[in-house]
Amino acid sequence: MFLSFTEENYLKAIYHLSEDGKIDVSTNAISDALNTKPASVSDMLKKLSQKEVINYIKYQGVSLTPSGKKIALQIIRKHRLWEVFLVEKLKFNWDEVHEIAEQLEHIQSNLLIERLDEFLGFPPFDPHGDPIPNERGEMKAKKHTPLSETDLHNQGKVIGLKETSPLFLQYLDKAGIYIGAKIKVMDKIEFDGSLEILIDNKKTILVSSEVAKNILIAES
Amino acid sequence: MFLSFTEENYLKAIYHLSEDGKIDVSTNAISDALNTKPASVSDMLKKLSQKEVINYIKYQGVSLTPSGKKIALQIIRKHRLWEVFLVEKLKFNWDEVHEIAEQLEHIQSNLLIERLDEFLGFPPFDPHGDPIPNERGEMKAKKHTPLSETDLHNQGKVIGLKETSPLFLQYLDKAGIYIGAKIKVMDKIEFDGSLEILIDNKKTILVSSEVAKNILIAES
DNA sequence: ATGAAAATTTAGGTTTGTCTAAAAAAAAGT
DNA sequence: ACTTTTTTTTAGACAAACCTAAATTTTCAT
Ligand SMILES: [Mn+2]
Ligand SMILES: [Mn+2]
Ligand SMILES: [Mn+2]
Ligand SMILES: [Mn+2]
Repeated sequence: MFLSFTEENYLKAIYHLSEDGKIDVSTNAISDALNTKPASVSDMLKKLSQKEVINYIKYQGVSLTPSGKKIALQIIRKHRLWEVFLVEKLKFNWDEVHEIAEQLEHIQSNLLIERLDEFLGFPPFDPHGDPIPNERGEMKAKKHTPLSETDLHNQGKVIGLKETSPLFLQYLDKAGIYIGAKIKVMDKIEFDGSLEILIDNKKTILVSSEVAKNILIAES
Repeated sequence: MFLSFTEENYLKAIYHLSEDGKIDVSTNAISDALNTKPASVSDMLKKLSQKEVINYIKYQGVSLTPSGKKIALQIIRKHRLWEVFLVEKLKFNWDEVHEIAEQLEHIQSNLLIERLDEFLGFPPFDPHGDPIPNERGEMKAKKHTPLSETDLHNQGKVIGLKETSPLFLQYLDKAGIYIGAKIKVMDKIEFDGSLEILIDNKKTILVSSEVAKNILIAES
């Protein structure tokens, strides 16, 4: 099935919006995510419904059909593989790759993606710790807890992020936090929820609760 | 200046059509090259003229302005660098890369192209022997003669091709002809212009005049 | 339960890039 | 020189993806 760039972006947005448990995604949520007006979203939902990639009942929100989900996961696979390429091979910083991957994810060629995957050594995760789906749309799900909810004095490892905006990534660089870093919560400040953390048994810093919510930890 | 994919493709087509000496390119030639109707081309020429990337006088053909030429060369640079990437890094065959490069050439990011160029070791030529322009649009021009016009018994090297369609490239693979191959013309058949050639001092084959016209040789 | 607020859809338009059919200009043939 | 043919442009339409403004439906608060 051929879908335009725009249609692909709608499917991807719907997928991401339903990631955190929501079954039905709202028109407004989609228009926010894509920077379009709700009226435009309504138009497009009608079209995507026709193509049977979404389940859509007027006024009642939208969800992906199995075939829509498969397409969304293919696009996410391409996005994340290109991000790995940019960081691992072209020496981009992790905060510089998303915009370019937004373009590269729409390149059409199954062989290209297979070969790229192989060239990169079949990476299971992208530079931000997000899992890369395989050709069938399956991916490793890791058990994770937000840093804000881990117990005092427990040692954990950074395995992912909830936010991946350039500003947040640049902050993490500065703080010395990266995917794989060892983190131990030394103290919780009850007043504002900020945390004193020890990074790699070397450096102690203070992070706000907002920051801590967006860092995902695998406890060990 | 921002140009759409479509506008970029028009500029590239105009550039390629004026490569073999022609000063002015015709509406019909462009419509042929892009598989659109002449009426559509007329529309677009008006728009590109407005943007001052082409010189256009009604009924009198079209040429690129300096700024249009610079843009065209940037796109060709990207196209050819991606072709090198696909062949050198992802192990594509030279007849498989053009279509994918047609998509990749429109990815917008100066940094990406700089880094890709560096990653590939600043290649001066693409897999088909075509020169890769640098950031300023300059490229190596090699003296070349069509194989059909080289002298008997002169040793030469394949440095490029006039045709790069998959079918022609596959034929060359089968014949054992590649960029860099040594070729000596052993005999010319006057009747139909076909040639008996010795490849790499190993194998002698017969090639038609049509084939010989499309192989470019550097005499040595 | 009912009126106000919020969310969503419809109606009617715009822009981009395409098309067909018709008109106009240029080139070619005699 | 004057037809005829070819090339090119214009006129009018259409699909995709967006918009604003207005209508409709749902949700929320009293
Ligand atoms: Mn990304
Ligand atoms: Mn990512
Ligand atoms: Mn090519
Ligand atoms: Mn090429």
